[in-house]
Amino acid sequence: MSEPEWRTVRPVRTHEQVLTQIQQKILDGRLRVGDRLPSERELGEALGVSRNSVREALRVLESMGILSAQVGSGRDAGSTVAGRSTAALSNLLRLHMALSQFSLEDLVDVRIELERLAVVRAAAGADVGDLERLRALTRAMAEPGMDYERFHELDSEFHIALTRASDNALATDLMQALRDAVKGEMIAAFRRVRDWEVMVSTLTEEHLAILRAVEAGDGKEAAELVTQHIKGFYAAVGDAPE
Amino acid sequence: MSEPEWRTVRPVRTHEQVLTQIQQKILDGRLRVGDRLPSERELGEALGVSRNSVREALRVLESMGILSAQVGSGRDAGSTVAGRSTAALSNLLRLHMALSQFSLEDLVDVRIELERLAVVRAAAGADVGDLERLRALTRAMAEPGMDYERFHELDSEFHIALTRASDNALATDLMQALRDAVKGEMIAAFRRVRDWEVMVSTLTEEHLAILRAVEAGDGKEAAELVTQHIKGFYAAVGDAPE
DNA sequence: GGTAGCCTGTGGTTGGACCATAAGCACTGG
DNA sequence: CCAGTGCTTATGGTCCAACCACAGGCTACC
Repeated sequence: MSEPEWRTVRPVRTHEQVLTQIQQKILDGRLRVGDRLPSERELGEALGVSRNSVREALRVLESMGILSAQVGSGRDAGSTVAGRSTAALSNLLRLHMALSQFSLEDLVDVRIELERLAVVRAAAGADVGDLERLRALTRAMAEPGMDYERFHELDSEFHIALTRASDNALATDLMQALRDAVKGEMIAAFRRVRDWEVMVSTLTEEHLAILRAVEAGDGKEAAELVTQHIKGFYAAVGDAPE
Repeated sequence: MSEPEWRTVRPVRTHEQVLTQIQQKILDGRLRVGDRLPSERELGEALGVSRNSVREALRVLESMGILSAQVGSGRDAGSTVAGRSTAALSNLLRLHMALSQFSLEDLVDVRIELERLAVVRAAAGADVGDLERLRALTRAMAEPGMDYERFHELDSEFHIALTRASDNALATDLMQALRDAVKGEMIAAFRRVRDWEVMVSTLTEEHLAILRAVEAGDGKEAAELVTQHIKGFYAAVGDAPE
């Protein structure tokens, strides 16, 4: 009979255990959007843990967009489970990009696939409001004297709206996060363009063509157009998209 | 001369300012992977802030996989900038799924697109090691007496390896996160399968076919196969993929 | 020369204190 | 009677001081 295999114990930090318990409640569905958590002091007492440890766990969840905290007293005070936060995802991707986890090229490839998915779905039947929004955006982009910042904003909105029209929340959030994460690079790329006016009108024309294909219900054509649109842009702004 | 417009002041929390400063250093490239931060005490003093506030910021960054902390003294002690953490992304997606931000259907659609991208890229030229790994996984899956948990693990590894063969780090991490996020649902789906043995052999056969297409350099065929593979599975386990 | 034990710097944790906020409540003056 | 004003209370936000466990380096002893 041999020595029983010793497993090295890993230190389990208190705030991580708090985090785990809260996360588990969310995963189990015992905590839903809108629910209110006990106060930091109560939670600490209930878990037999200091308020600081509780706070560290709550701050983490807050940074993930899972919780939101309000001071004061009454119904709305305290930590509540909050949904809808693309910001956390964007932030995460942006930081990981800065740490060179992902290359711009990787990101463009993923983006193309997401947009192809989006336009195919959108062409199959998009909401009227979404289409109207897309039309309004193309009109706005056609206005003269567009500066880099403003154009990027409209361009992003167009592509995000395109994804939203596909009725896929995950794809929409990912697209938003991706656009957000590369905002700086995009604007820098705009500056490198020789003839800005021409670029703006070219891109806007392509947007219009994509939109027309979607409205016509031609998903295949829209997918091709959107692919060329994105690839063409990156080819134009830098053969070496560093 | 009218009243100057009053702008409501937003409370700026200390730990958020700490967070912002560190993030900015990362985004500016002033902090890179492997760099070591000042100790919590020093950082607090340098920022004119309590150690608690510093800790809350550091814990948040740690939860995002950006930092890692080691106790003790010497070179390796303290907080260092760490790259490579898919766990944070998975966790974020899983929690948001639990809060019904994303439906399983959305996720499957995104997954299909990512895998199509992956196999096309992989077919165009995959690393020999990646292909060998994929072959090994198909062999492992063909072994008799596969239980749900084990099969899911191998299945996930196969699809992640497929993505890795495409040499797109973002797509790989997203795939890992997506698989991770739906692990529970997947195993539950496996349990619903009437003839498990048949399902295993069917899926494994399909894996082999996909792998063969990739090895043959036929990206288009591989993309079709992988799409059918995924759609087929979800159609089989539940007409209503709740 | 090796090693046991001390020293020091690190994150981990706790408890207590104080602040600003915001909601509810009671009192007060018209 | 009632409007307004302050008090009370519960909350998150912040800070401080202390202690612990850990890990590496150093030193003095054998």
